[in-house]
Amino acid sequence: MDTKCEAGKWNVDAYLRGCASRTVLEALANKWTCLLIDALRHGPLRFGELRRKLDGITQKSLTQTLRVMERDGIVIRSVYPTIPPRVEYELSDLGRSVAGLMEGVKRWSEEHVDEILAAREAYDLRAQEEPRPVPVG
Amino acid sequence: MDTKCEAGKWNVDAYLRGCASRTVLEALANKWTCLLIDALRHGPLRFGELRRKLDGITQKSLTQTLRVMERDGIVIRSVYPTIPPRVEYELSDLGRSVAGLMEGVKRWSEEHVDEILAAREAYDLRAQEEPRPVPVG
DNA sequence: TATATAGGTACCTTGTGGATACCAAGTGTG
DNA sequence: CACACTTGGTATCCACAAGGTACCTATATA
Repeated sequence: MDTKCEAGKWNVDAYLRGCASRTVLEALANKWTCLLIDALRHGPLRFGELRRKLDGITQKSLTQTLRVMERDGIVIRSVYPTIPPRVEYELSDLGRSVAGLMEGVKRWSEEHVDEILAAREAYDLRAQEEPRPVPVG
Repeated sequence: MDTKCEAGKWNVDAYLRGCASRTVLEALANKWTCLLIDALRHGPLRFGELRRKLDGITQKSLTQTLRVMERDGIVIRSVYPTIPPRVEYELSDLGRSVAGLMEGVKRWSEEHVDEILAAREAYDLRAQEEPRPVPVG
């Protein structure tokens, strides 16, 4: 988006390193990350509570996702060395800011997702009846 | 984000089907999709022009990505049956709207990517010197 | 013959996700 | 005493999907 070189040609490696949008997207556009941010919006939750809330997530995936989010500064992990152990996760300021960003994406999505879905239906219908136009052979 | 059930517990399958944000994110948060949208912002381009502009993309990936974007109604593909064949890709209205959405993400990213990067550095530094706090053992 | 056009397709490698088993400390139960 | 249960993880294996490489189509031009 913002890293070009040599007459409008992108060096993709430089792009991947330098593009802020891509860094953010890679941090957020994960299968579970958005769900976790939403789950934590109203206050801290324990590991087991999150696991039960996100019905279907495995321990491994939950651990991994939370670890990455903690590393990115989106969630804060607090360990209380009680017996049995108690680990709480909560959104940081940055995490709450992410939740705000997601609101914008959510609004746009709700406004336009129907267009995408309709385009897919129309495309699949076209593809069924007529073979797609190919330049050669 | 918007599909809950049974006392705040998410059915993830229903979520994956029903969540507009996720549908949109899956359509856009692709390795090449954002680059292609940006490349096409100033008018239609041919297949070969796109391939040269996105230095590093393979033919297969470019074909696949453009096909998906065409199916989602983001790009319009026009075939001119000349010799040699000529195929042009351009953004649809929806595609231009996506470019607008990406502007918001881009702004947020540029404002906050440094915080994420700093959090990562700090995390990695902490992880180096002290072992991470584990509840037991 | 080689190149340019716009792809299609078979194959291979990598990476990611899920399932499963296991751990460690203490607590409750028989 | 032996056992299972709790919490919050690790470690391991396996399957599936995504992505890349390489080679194929067909036609006109130099």
